[in-house]
Amino acid sequence: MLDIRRIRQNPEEVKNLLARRHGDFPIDQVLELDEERRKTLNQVEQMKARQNAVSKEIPRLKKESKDATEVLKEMKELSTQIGDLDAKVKELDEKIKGLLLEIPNTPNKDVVEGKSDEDNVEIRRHGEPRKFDFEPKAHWDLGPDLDILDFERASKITGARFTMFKGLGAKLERAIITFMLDLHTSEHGYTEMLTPFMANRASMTGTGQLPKFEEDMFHLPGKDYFLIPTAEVTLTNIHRDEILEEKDLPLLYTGYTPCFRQEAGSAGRDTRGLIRNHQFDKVELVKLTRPEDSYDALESLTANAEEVLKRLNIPYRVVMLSTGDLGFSSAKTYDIEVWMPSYNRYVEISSCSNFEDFQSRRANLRYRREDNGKVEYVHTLNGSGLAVGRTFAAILENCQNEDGSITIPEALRPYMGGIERIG
RNA sequence: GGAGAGGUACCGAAGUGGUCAUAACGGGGCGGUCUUGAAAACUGUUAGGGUGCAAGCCCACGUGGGUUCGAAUCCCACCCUCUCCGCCA
Repeated sequence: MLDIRRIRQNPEEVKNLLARRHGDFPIDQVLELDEERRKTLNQVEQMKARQNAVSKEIPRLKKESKDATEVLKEMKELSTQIGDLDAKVKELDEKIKGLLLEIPNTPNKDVVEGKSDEDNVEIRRHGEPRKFDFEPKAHWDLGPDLDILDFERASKITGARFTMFKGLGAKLERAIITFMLDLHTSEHGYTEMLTPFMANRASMTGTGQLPKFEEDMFHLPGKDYFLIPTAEVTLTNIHRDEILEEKDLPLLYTGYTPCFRQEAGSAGRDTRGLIRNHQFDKVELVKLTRPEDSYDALESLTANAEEVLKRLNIPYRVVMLSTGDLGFSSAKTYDIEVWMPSYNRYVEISSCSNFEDFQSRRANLRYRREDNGKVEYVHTLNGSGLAVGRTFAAILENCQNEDGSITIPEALRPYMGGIERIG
């Protein structure tokens, strides 16, 4: 959520930055409503001041046995007027909040302007795509052939876009999760959290999934809970409605969760394999920082996620998203894309973003500065570290042998009971 | 799921229609006096939101409604915590 005061004070700056996203956003409407709100608020507050003052006099009048009929009559009218204006202010508040919640974050000035993902800018590459001297297979063939992935029975149990891991496949998925968590906790300084896999409406609004993207999520009938689409939701909302101490920042959290997504707009895309499922595993990285630290924190967070692929020895590249591809809540995002032989291109495996104060404002997540005692919003960041299913797929495809077996990356072998290959 | 109790500052807790929210009373944290040092004692402090240039004003007693001139206090709904019972991994 953008700061209403910032919009009020620098409307043109905000409009210009949002224009880089190529959308139409109701800034002028917000300004109009805000003007009216403040005008009405001023009126009603003056009336309340009088109401409070007179109310203090009433017990004295009664005590002195004076006639309070006239005063009470006047107060009755005043009370009605206050009620009406209060309702008006509330209505304006809700309208303004409703509009603000649907306006995306302003992109950071460094973010390149573009229309779509085609305008994303490659920042760096690591490793070289492997040259196969045989015809490599896709993971959706390798997995069932090795009897470690079962898509058909998963769809019988539940439906399309679900996967069942079997035997060494299940073990490999688990190994990847543990490997990532160990790396981030013991070498990168994150604290591991095992959070709920469902979150309420306030949490979903706090990180920006709601109100705009409700159809992307699974909602539980009866309870107003959502299956989390990412641990970003739970990890970022840990300190919602709290005031943290500056000395406790930055806070670094990591956690494994399954993630649940409707993929409503993705019909027909990536229908095979592990790339786009309704349920997938992910290890998430979240940082809460002081505003002045957040862009350095974005660089290190991205490096933390990259380190996973470096250790697995899988080629990847890092791109900066253009304004056309930038997520709703983000000010700046790096995607990490892993080389996927079946796609013959790099495929997103992590998205690392700085949300600045966009989420913390929604989530009311603040900290107190040590020097002046002022309370201000923290900056929030997150990134996948990494998407586990896609990592699984990348390992199968990049580490496959001509006979269809998979050589387990060395970094994972301790987690696989020393097994070096599958198949 | 059933029955009961409760949600007030950093923590405990008083307040049950106006004289109690700049929130009693304890405790904790931080600072000071005293002390060789510490303890004890005494003493100060402990900083949410909106609006406004400011003084100020308004809001904030779990959340949202209602009654009233006036609500922490009365009524309704919801959320959460605790105790007991039932069920259960």
